[in-house]
Amino acid sequence: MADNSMSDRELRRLTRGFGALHSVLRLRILSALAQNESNVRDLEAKLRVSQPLLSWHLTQLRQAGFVSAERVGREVRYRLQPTALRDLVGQIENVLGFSLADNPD
Amino acid sequence: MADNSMSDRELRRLTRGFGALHSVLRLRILSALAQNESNVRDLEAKLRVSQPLLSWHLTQLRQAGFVSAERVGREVRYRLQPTALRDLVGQIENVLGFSLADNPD
DNA sequence: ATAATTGATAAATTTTTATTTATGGATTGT
DNA sequence: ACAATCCATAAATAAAAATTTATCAATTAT
Repeated sequence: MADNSMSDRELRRLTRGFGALHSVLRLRILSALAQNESNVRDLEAKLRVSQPLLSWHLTQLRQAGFVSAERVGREVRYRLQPTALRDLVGQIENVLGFSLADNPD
Repeated sequence: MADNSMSDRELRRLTRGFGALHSVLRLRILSALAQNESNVRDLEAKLRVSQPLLSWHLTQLRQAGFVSAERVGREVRYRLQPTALRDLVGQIENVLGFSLADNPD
C-alpha cells in the first residue's frame, strides 16, 4: 500500500497548481502557448487583453511552473511546460491514492 | 488535427473544476472520501473543521461533480466521483491539444 | 545619448471566495 | 408529539485574487 499522505506544505503547493488553472484567461494563455511559444505582445494581440494583465497572469503561471520565461533580446519568450501539468496529475493521484488511468470506473 | 478550440462556457466550466481543487481542505476531503465514503460528521471528526464549513466545501465539490451526495435516512453519504477527475484531465488535454500521457517531454 | 520597444511592478479598486456564527429543515427514536 | 441527530443555508465578515491605471526597468536602434 503506497503512502498517500501528503504534508500540508505539499497540499498547499498542489492547490497553487490548481489555482493557477482557475482562470479562463490563463487557460487561453496555455492553449496559445501549446500552439507556439510567444512573447507578451503576441499574446496581447491574440487574446485581446491588456499587457499588465497578461504579465500578471503569466507570472502566476510561471510561479506554478506551467510556463517558463526566457529573455531573448528585448522580448521574453514564454513557453509551455507540459511536465508541470503531468506532475499535477500525478500529485492529485497521490492525494487520492490511486491512478486515474486505471479504474475506468 | 483534432479541434482543440473550446467555447467560453466550456472553459468556464473547466476553471470551476480546477477552482474546486484550489483548497487544501477540499483536497483533504477528497482524500478522505477516496478511502471511504462518509457523512458530514465523519468528515468533521476526521478533518477537525466546523460542520457548516464542511457543508460549504462539500457543496463546492458537488457542484464541480467531484463528489456525489446521497441521502440515507438522516445522514447524507458523500462519495468520490473519480470519473469527474478523469474528465478534468481529458479536458485540459483538449485545451492543450495533446495528451499528457504521451510526449514524456 | 536619445528615442522606441518590450515587459514588469506598484497602488488602488473591484470582484470572488472562504470563514464564522446563527438558524432552520428533515429524519429518526421515544 | 417531542427530543435528538444530521445537515444545509443565510447573513455578516474576512481574506484572497483579479483588474485597471500609471509608472519604471531593460534592451535595442538611431
